[in-house]
Amino acid sequence: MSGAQILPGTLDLLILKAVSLGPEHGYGVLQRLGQLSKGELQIEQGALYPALYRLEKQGLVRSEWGSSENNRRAKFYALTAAGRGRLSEELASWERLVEAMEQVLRSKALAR
Amino acid sequence: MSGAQILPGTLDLLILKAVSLGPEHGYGVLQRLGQLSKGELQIEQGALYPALYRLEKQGLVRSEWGSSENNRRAKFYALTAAGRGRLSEELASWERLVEAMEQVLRSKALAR
DNA sequence: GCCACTTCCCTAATCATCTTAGGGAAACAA
DNA sequence: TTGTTTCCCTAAGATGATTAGGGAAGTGGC
Repeated sequence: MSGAQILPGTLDLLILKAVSLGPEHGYGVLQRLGQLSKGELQIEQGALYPALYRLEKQGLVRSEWGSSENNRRAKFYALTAAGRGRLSEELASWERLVEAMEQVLRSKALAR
Repeated sequence: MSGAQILPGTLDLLILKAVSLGPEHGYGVLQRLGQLSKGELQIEQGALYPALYRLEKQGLVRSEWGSSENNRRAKFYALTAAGRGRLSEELASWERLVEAMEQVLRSKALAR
């Protein structure tokens, strides 16, 4: 496989973001993330489904059984209002962390 | 405390980077990272010392007992040649991941 | 009809890594 | 001599991923 593993701690953010683009079933979330990241982000099913269950239990997504484009039984997930709130929190938190990391990683001299 | 927790998986990179700025002891690595990130990145000692041990066992850093600026017994760590190699690998890998994350997080519409 | 393949769902065991929560020693200040 | 800071370290627990299964239902080739 080409892609890298994701960073632990970013899975919920990625799923919420994927679902925010429109209702999607689990398997579709994987493909959607794969496409959007040009194959860089590969998520394992063993991580995905428990995460979806966890997000639903927290009321951040809601699910509904339906039928996929390929005529398969599929559980579609959609973002809730609470999910939108959490998504923007996680986005902000991600940006802060990346900014902090960049400050460290760019530094060339010591400030003591 | 103000700072956020770091992302799991980024600790080795942060430590290698900190040590690459000049030999430092464990406690000093914590302060150095705190300063460089303006307090955003807080690393726990319980995570730091095992990580330093692990890095040394892999030959990425080498250590030497000495005396700190505050006249305390301290073990100073310095980056090895292998450590420099690993650091640049981890840097590249980090950049790739951030780039992939940004592609996903910035997307506003579906490309199917 | 039958078989292989794909799409979709799910769970259990394991592993890696971090937090929490300790403990200890030596220097310095009050 | 007591408390605080600086430094080191380890063990237990939690978290969150990977690995490794299994199952069912549609589709296509033969």
